[in-house]
Amino acid sequence: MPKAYDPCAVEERLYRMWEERGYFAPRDGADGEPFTIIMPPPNLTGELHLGHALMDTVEDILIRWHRMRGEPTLWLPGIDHAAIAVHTMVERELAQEGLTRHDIGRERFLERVWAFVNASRARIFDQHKRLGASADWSRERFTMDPGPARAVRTAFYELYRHGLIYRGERLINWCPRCSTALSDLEVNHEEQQGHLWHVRYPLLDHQGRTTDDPSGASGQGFITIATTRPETIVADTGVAVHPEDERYRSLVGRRARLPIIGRELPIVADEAIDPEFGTGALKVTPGHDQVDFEIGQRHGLPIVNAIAPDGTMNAEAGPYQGMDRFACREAIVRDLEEQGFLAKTEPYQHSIGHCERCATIVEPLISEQWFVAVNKEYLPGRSIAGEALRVVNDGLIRFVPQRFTRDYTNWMENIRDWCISRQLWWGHRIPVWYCQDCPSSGRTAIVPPPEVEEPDRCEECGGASLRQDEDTLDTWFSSALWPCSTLGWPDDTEDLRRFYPTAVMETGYEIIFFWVARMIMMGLFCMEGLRDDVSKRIPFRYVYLHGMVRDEHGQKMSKTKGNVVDPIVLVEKYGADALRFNLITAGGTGQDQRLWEEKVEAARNFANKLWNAARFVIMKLDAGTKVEPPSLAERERLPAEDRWILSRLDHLVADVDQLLRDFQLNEAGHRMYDFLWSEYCDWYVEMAKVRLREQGTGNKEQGWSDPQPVLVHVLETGLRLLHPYMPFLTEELWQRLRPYLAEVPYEALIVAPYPRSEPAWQDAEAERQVEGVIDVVRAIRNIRSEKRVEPARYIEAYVVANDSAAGSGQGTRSAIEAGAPYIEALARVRPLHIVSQASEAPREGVATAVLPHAQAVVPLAELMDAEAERARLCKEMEEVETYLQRIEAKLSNEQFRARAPREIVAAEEERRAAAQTRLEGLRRALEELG
RNA sequence: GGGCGAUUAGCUCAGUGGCUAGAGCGCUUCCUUCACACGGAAGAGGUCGCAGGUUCAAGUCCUGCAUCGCCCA
Repeated sequence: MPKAYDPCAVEERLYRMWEERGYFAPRDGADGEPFTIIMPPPNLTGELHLGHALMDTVEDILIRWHRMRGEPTLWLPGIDHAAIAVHTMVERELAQEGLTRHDIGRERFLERVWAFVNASRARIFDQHKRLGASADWSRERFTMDPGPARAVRTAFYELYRHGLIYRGERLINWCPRCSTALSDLEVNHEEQQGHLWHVRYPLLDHQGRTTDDPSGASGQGFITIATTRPETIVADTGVAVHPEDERYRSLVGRRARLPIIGRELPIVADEAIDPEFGTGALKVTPGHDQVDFEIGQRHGLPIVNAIAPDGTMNAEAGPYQGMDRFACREAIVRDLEEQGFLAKTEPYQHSIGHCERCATIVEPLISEQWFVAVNKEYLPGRSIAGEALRVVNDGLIRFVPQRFTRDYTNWMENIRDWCISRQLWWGHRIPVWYCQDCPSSGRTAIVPPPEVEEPDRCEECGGASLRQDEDTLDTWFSSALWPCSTLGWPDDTEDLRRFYPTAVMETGYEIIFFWVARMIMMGLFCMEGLRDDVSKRIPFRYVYLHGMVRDEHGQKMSKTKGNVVDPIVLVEKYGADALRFNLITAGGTGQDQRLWEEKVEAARNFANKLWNAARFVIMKLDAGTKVEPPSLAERERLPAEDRWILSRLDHLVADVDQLLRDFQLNEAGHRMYDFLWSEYCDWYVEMAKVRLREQGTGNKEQGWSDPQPVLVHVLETGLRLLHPYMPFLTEELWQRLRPYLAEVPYEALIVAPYPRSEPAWQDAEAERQVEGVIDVVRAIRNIRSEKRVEPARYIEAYVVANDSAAGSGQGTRSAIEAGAPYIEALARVRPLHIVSQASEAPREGVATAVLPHAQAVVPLAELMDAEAERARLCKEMEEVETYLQRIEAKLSNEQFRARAPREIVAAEEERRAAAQTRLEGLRRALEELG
């Protein structure tokens, strides 16, 4: 075996082995409830990032764990067509050739997209595999595949049939660069420094005349409004004030004249106005602002649309027609100022909506779009948002961490209709046709049943000139169907019956609303026809949310900042296992984490440590040996250190099991790390070395038992435990260990049974005994180090241990005697004297370490400095005294004795006894020092 | 404006009421001893953001405040 673990030498080979042997597919005939995860589809615009690596790690851990538990386990991978993102990329490519998509037309544009998609798709799957993802590639899905596409048509049809999809003119978020509508969620609000312009609108009298000269100083003839968007003045259709606002009460019901354009505007009173904002008077622009739109609706104000889809001003803007909206802003401010309408300009911080994809400032526009009516009742008392809320409130779906439940319910309670049409070519084209022959001249929507991919006749008039809606559906519409569409819905397939509802939806917290919420709404609705029981309609039982992986400064990684770390580069440098282990142990569930190379390096070091421990174990095994695991029946015959490590192992197995059940993946990882490194490697292996050495020198008859069964068993169990976290390393080591294992009914670790706790192995007495020995070794090492004894040199030492000492027997004489060879070897002591009383050890020129139930006395005459030794002992005494005082304060408290559980009180008493013994020992050592 | 999170060692973070608050990295001293220098041994380093409260017992639960960050409007 090589001296260091080389991931590159094993990862590809092992992955191929797993895949070829079909381990990733759910086992047929396996017992238990299936465990299913539908992989959140990464979009195919590029490379996997560290967020995906974290996602893969979490999901793969859960999947491998359940697979090893023998459950039928399915991890279904896929990708998402990411309409806007792909459009942006392909259009950028076209732009470099000086073309737009309209130049080449829909068909050729889609050809280019597919070419891009097919290349990108393969790359993404390869990257998942590099990370060790044990997903079932035979079931891989793409949102644009025929199956999911039929699911989209079916869902659309069913929603439409139930009156839950409608087409209407509404104010929507429009991205002028992408030329498409966006849902509310696709708009990011950012605080920006802007201005608040105060503009005077002349008041009109009953004859429609202005009451004062606009440039006049009195100000009585105006109502002054404040706006951050003066370019939309041209689309104003009213002025609004708060009904309670004394300043304007007399003006309500009168009219004002719009500067430059000249339109007459009614002054209305509306609760939505904040009297504190600006002047307390607001211009109302129903065509370009959501709040204004609603005010307009309430007061019957007309809607004027002054901005064209490309972001330039249209004919409604009069003199500004053709100007870009921001150029218009400057022009109009200049004109207002020149004409004396501008009262003042002040800097103002406000939040502005940007397109989530391209960061262009979003323009609210009136537009005809398709919507899902999420709050509409399609059955008495049932709306899709209401149902989605209910299943979470009823606990059928649980969030991990739990705190995200509130985010979800708050959002769901305030949800608005979902705009699902996009003016894009790439995506699922809206399955709606319009008949050109009907009297309504192409306005009547024809929504054919989903099995009709393309209707050829109008149902009304029989006419054949049908035109399909030009638009496509929001990508999230198809993603919302993901848990059921990937399993075969709308057909009630075997997979759907077996694996739906899925167990866990694991994803980033940033897409709770985009995706998780919509999957719940759509899953419940779509499954309604197939499942009566609501608990069978939910798409998943748990939502596990991971945090964001940030750079070392806590910055979000982004291409524009140039701080993106490529997970594949880290895999190549440190191995997939190291990256996985670091990602999973770096922070708490749902918490953001920072990543940098040194942290991955630390995980790599752990992999190497384990490699070398296994290397040691394997090297000591003779060819042809078959090692039997230790059996409970012979437990009593095992030496204390064997019972100790087996006990510790069982505690670990039990803890890991509970932690995994609770989704505490990070803590479970830490526990395994600590056990394998700090207990197994640091102590058990070191003790085993002593035994192996003694055996080798023919001392078997002196009662040395063979450590190999336990050495191998603990290692093998550790590999099985750790496998979900570090699949490659553990599989490789297990395959190397396998020839020496007796009776293994499985041919690979990936399908080996996950360790289960057997509490009969737990042995508190052995733990106390061995830990007592370890404490003695540590104490002597400490003395050696402080006195600067050369590491290689053997020194004489006394250990004072007394079977009748107070307490539970830690460090009693028999345990120390049993551990003597380890004290000798690991603390480099020769000769070692074990005595019952401190008086039997030398008093002059000694360094003393006082442990709760034993003392180590090291004669070091030539190295001793009595003053320093006294100081050391005094300091230690002080510490113990403080500690003891704390315990005594507790124990002398009647309330504590009365109310604390009995075990807690007993434990405190034990600690007190140990501390007292120790204090006594220290006092005596000091006295003897003179 | 509403909500959520964070604040623990120099840095990054664990710590799910009860051992003298832990880890990794970094730091100091020593060691290339036959699994491992991607290592070993021994150390130093913390009024757990602040102020109250609940409790026999608070880093942990509650209230308020401060700072930073995120989400929603």
